[in-house]
Amino acid sequence: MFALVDGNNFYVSCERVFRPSLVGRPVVVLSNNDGCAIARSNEAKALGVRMGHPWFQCRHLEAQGLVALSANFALYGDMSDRMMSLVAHHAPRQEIYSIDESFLDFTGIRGNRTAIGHALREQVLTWTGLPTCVGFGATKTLAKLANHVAKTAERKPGLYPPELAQVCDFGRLSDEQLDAVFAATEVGEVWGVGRRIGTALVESGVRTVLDLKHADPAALRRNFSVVLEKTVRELQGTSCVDLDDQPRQKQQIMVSRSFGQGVLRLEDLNEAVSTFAARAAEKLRLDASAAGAVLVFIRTSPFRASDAQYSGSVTVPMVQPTSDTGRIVRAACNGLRQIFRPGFRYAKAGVMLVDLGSEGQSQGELDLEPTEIDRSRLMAVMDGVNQRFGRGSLSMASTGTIGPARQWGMRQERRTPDYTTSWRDIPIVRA
DNA sequence: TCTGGGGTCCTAGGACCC
DNA sequence: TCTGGGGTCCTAGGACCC
Repeated sequence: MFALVDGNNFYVSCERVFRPSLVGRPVVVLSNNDGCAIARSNEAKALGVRMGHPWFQCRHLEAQGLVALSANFALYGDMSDRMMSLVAHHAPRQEIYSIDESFLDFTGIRGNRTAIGHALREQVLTWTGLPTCVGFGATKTLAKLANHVAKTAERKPGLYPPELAQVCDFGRLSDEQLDAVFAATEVGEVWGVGRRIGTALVESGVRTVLDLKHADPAALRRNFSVVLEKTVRELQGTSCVDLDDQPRQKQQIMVSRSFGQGVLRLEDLNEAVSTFAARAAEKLRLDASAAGAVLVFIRTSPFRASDAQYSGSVTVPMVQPTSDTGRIVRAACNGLRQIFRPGFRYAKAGVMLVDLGSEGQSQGELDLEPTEIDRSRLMAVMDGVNQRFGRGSLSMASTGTIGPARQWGMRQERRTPDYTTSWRDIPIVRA
């Protein structure tokens, strides 16, 4: 038996903890560059704001009270840590699946799960201020679906029995009750069924979750893939995806950004790519990993149809796997020079570290060149300084300086303070 | 004017091997 | 006219997730 605990409208809820006046109002959190809506309060959903809705297309709703905030990931990450550590206490094993969701292993846990779920919710709400919903199911796919039902029953009364709101335990429903819930749920709500496969399923007559549960797994494997076959078996109650509570070493590390305005010059791109490469190298060392190659890409904006379009990328192999910021930045900049074409208005660039392996497990190199000094201690010092005095305190010269001169900088006009992660921004309570 | 960022997994197809 | 059979490995692209 699995549980899935998921924050409601997570980013919006984090903002509301520190600005209670936003409770009950339509609120959205915008992506980087204040580009589009990536989180919406229930009230904002009711106004018709979609996930990924471009802000310039829905900002007229400000007249109806819609509040938009720039994404504050430092805040959300910290609130997530608080929530996760509380949730972890309710079961022997926890898998943190995303910033706002974790699976719990409820195998062998006795008692009324619905009551346990409500107690967990209450604790998280009281201790962190974050509302959550809890779903229980015999497989991870079922637990995800139960969580969806718990949320939807709370938000849109009428579709599901009201007692399933907030906490929904499929294990307590009879076969008939469960089938009724499945029949009322569109197939696209199932974990692993996205837009493409959802459309194909509906066209073949599989409209609801119940239809999918009764589909032939072998046929789905033939027509789609083994992934969908597993999904159906999980819907039928056979667990195919285990709980994974061991954080694995990442297989790739990416840092990319869209620019606040179009960028034309190689020098500006070079600054951006250097910055992204340096940040990626930091993440790499945090993972105790080393990169065998560095991929760089740049591209124009596909939304500016009148602009000439270009997209280029190149993978630069490293002589030896490394986590050294200097080498990685150099490789990225070399790659950039290979793919840069003048005369385009660039909208985005990124650096991806690939061929990752554990630090110190790399193959040795025949020592034909004079040995470079071991810079791992330098990196440790750099990370230490930046940890203590803030990101960017020590940086490579090629990343340029932070400030308005930075052509490629991000637009963030509605950012809230770092309430929980910066001394400067600690809220002050007045009686 | 203005459209996010960071991941994983699977599959098909090509290169290459004997 | 007509050109084998059986593998492995790698990559690019596409699907999905949040």
